[in-house]
Amino acid sequence: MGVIRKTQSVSLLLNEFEKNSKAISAIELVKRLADKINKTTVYRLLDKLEDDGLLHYFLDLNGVKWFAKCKVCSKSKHHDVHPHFQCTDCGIIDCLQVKMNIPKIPNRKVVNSQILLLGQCEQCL
Amino acid sequence: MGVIRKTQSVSLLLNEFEKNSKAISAIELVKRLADKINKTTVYRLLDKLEDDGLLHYFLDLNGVKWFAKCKVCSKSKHHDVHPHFQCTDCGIIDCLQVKMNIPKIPNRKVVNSQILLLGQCEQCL
DNA sequence: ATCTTTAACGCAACTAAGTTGCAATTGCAA
DNA sequence: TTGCAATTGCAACTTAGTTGCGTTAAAGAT
Repeated sequence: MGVIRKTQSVSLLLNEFEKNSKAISAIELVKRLADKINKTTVYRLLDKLEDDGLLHYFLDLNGVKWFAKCKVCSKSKHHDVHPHFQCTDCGIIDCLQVKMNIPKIPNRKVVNSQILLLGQCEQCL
Repeated sequence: MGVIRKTQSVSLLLNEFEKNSKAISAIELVKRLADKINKTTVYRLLDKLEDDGLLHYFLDLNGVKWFAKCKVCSKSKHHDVHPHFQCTDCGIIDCLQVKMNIPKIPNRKVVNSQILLLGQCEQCL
């Protein structure tokens, strides 16, 4: 796929991720940008940016799709495998910069992992 | 909530999980039981059985809800925290009986975790 | 600077997983 | 066996995300 043109929509969208390093749900992005970008475009751009290795995504326990900036990913592969932490009180999600040890599983080849830790964040403790 | 009555629907549903120890998606269950149980009832029972600690659930990368039997859970708490493995080729999901080390995160209280490992299963390798 | 190409966009209609309200049915205990 | 709350089925709804298609606008070519 690949983002080719630097359109206004792309910079508006990426701008949302510059504000801080939290993850943002697709739903939230659609809402925030509703008067500037059509929701179809938001979803299409998120897919594209994920494909290009600029964003990564994951799901929370409610099946809601969240996106966050990638740190060390490339167009061909998402290298930046890290756990996410969601506060069960306020709902925010952070990317955690900790190494997790992925166990070897006999007779299976593990190539990727999605790890969501749930609990209470600093503010809500 | 709590399952009180041993109805036909409950045993039909639980029976699906007795066949083997794989996880089953809600969608698949609704399909399989379509001519015997209404989909509303399937969803309601799944919620209830999860609540009672008989089943646990998690989401795959597509946001689809999967259920599997609990081994050591009680009505008050899901104790059986284990990773799940989904084959990216054939789509099946297993519960893995391996201990995963959940790191302590400074300033946060981690109380639960969802771990999905992705790769290729024995059959698809 | 204007033209041309085609990627990107907006809009409306659609899809599908899951939910809700409500009336009808059915376990189960008295 | 009777009463009643739990359970179920049905239809209509909700909502995240997608699709088709005609229009707009980046960006290289002229």
